[in-house]
Amino acid sequence: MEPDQAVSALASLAQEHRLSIFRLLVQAGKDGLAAGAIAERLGVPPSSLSFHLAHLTRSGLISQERQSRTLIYRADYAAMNQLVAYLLENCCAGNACAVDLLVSQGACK
Amino acid sequence: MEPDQAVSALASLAQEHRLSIFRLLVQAGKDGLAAGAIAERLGVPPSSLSFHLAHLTRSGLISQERQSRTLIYRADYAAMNQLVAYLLENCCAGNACAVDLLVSQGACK
DNA sequence: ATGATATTTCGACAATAGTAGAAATATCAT
DNA sequence: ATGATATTTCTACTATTGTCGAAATATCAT
Repeated sequence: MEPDQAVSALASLAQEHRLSIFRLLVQAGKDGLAAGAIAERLGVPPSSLSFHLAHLTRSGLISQERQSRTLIYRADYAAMNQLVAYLLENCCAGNACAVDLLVSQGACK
Repeated sequence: MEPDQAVSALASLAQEHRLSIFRLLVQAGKDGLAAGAIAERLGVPPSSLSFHLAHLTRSGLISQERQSRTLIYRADYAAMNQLVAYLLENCCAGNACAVDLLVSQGACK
């Protein structure tokens, strides 16, 4: 993973509303959530929400799929796993630790 | 973990120089690195480096210990594990996945 | 005490990010 | 075609963040 990608992903998460969005989507699992459903739960104005969804999408942490009038958003678990792996790369000067496990199998499918 | 704490930790990592610092410290392990050693490797001016080290320290991702004239910085693995656990909390609508493993045992000691 | 080393704090400036209303786009139903 | 619904894009404004020189602080050695 490139440093810029990692910074972009982390910046996506480093904001109150976007962090809430991401956690909602992580919990929602493979069905994802419509933008409207997210707006309803967070009480953020539509234009602001859209701004944050675009931010998360650009960074690759979530994905978007149109389903007729609504846009479904989903957490991208692979991207999240890669990010964590990057952060903890070569942990502890190479001494074995649980990170190896995480990195090799991925934290979530 | 409180949302504010998580945002603060993520914001610490969401910056080129701070991300480099954190990764250096993750790799350095329990011995940590002196501020000077970090400055040398990253080529960041002292006042800027200090700003970033303070940011990471405030957010709890790294810790500081004075050793006579030098300040030793270390990654706080427990804080990092908590952050990842928070991000992936209740992953996949409660369906078992590798995250449970990560959360229960911590990714690095 | 004095000087040298390691690092932080202060201050001023430039750049970036977040906010939300209004207008635009996309899709559906009649 | 028209109207309703779901969501985004545009725009202007405010607030926050990053930068780095200069001055300050802490510690050590003589």
